[in-house]
Amino acid sequence: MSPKATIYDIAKELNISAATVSRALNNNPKISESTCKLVIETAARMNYKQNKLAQALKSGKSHNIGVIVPRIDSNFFASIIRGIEEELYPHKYNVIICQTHEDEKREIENINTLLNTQVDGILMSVSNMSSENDRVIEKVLEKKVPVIFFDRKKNIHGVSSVTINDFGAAYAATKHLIEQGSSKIAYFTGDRSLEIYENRFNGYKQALIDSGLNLKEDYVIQTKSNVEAGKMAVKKLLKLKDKPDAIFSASDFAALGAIQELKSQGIRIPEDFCVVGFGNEPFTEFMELSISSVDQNTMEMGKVAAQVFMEQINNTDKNSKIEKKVVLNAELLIRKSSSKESK
Amino acid sequence: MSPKATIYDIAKELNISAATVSRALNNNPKISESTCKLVIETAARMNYKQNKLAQALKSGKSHNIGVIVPRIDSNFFASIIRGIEEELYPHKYNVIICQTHEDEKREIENINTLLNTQVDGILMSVSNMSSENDRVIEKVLEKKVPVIFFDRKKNIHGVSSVTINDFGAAYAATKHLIEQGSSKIAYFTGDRSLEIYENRFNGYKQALIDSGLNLKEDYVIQTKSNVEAGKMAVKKLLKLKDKPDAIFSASDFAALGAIQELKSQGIRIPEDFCVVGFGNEPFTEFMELSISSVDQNTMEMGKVAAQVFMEQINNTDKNSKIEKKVVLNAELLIRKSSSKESK
DNA sequence: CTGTTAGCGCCTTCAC
DNA sequence: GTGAAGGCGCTAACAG
Repeated sequence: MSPKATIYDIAKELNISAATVSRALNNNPKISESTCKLVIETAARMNYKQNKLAQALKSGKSHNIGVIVPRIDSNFFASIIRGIEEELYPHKYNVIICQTHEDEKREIENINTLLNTQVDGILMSVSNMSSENDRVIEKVLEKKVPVIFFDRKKNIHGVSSVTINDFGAAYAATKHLIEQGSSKIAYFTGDRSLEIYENRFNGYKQALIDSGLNLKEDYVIQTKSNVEAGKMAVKKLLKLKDKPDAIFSASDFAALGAIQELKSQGIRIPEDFCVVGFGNEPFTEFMELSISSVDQNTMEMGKVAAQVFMEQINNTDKNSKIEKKVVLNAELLIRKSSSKESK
Repeated sequence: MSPKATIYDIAKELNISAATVSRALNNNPKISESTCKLVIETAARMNYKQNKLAQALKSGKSHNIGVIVPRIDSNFFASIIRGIEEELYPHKYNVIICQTHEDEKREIENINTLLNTQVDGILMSVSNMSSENDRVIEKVLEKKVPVIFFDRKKNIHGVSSVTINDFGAAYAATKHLIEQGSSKIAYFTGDRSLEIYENRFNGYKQALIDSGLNLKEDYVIQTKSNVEAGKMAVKKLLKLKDKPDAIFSASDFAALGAIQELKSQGIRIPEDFCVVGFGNEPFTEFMELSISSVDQNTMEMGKVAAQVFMEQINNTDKNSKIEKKVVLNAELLIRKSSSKESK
């Protein structure tokens, strides 16, 4: 039993041609049932495995797709990837994972590597807004390899995207805080050159306006998405003359940091101060003081991104370019950190 | 500019042969500097990308590896995968992700798919102990495709593994509880047909024995790794005549459930009851009552698994089979849920 | 129904 | 230094 049997080995074994073996293995109806059965048995006996590399080379379809994310070890991206993998599994697509670590060079490298690997499509959450990266993506499209953005997207002609309704979710979160009686609501944002953060900011702003509240520049703080950053930001806020009475944070981690710092300064939550995060990280639910947050519908985002990809490659009409913009709903989950009534 | 340029396109453009183009692109020293430069420039201009499929078919190395895990959206597996990806990135290996969802059939399918895809190696955390799956893995080895287990392993001849010192960690955790004054320590286990859980159980048992304590069958409860299961298990324990005064849980999630249930029954932690989990899930650190846990050194586990894989494929000596068993250290992190002094 | 042939894109002897 | 030819494993067109 040679390490790797090919259809030729099977053909020789049975004194038939390789083409017949190939056909039998692919259930070609023109093959007699007897030879078909014989081939399949022999293949199993010889531990034959079809070489998809050869098949891919021949057909031009590798049945691999590439997924590019900033990092995989975050609940957010991991569950999107789970969604993608599960959706694509029945279609026999493999998922190749790449991490950028938010590095623009790495993002370009990843795209090129995936192209070399002949992936049939690229699903990505962009790390970088540079226009050089735009050009690289445009080159991908020239090669007729579909690109689909999820969550962090750019506006590039011909690229579909799947996102959540960041504006609406931020609007709802802010409104909720206002309804809880808060009127001085601070906002923690991520890098606003990314659409998601810009949209969340706009939702926040609009909710204030619609409630007759003013946007205070001092209340808007850019933070990294980690606990320490949340603490720092609260320290800044509490130094203001006119201190806020609530925070809407675009990051759950920063929200957690904020809560820890507020508590350590003796401020009671939610009685004196309400906090809402974003992302529905597992810990927000697990805390004794559970944290209100926005669920980003991650599994669904992954699944839909995969579905859009499938539509794209099944679109045989080469003239009509599909460019789909799916916006999923994101649900505000109200928990203890912002529920005055229940307490 | 055609969708996908090949070396033939470049050759035609420059009126040279494809072989020369190939050599130039691969920095073959025999090529004159001028043509080399010319080729590289033209390739860039034509947006040429080397087709790794063809290269792989020719060379027999795909530069892809497969990673099989029960699920990817758990902090544990996601960060192992991160480690693997980062370690392999400089070596130009791509990572293909497969999920089994603990399903034995799925595990076999995944292995076969990866084999079809011609991966150069398979890194996996086993989902199933059935001997049918053993045979499938043995067939992989026959094809000279290295297999490496991480965390959940089996003993199969020729398969290397990377695990943590589950016995030692469980021993340390149990000892720690005893030192805190607990003498009636319950244990939540996972499926003991998996080595990791068996080893943790043995560590627990040995620590009891070494401290002159008896193992009580009633105190050992098999739980799923989720919050609800932890609550259920505590309910069972509190119905016993001789109630325990501490829990060592092989799952952080079950530990969390246990804590929630204990608190709701008015039992004070850590004063009346200590709890230690396993896994160092992010939330264990974030809780107001932070949960003691064992850090499983996940990133490192991934990196080392990748390193072992690299060693394996670089081992040209076909006679000597490498079979490496790496056991990493796992650190007990003592937090509030089991620190009587500090409270 | 089955065999023959050619080619997917690349690399690698073997020539010159 | 460079070109020509063959083959990695598979499939599809064309014969028969």
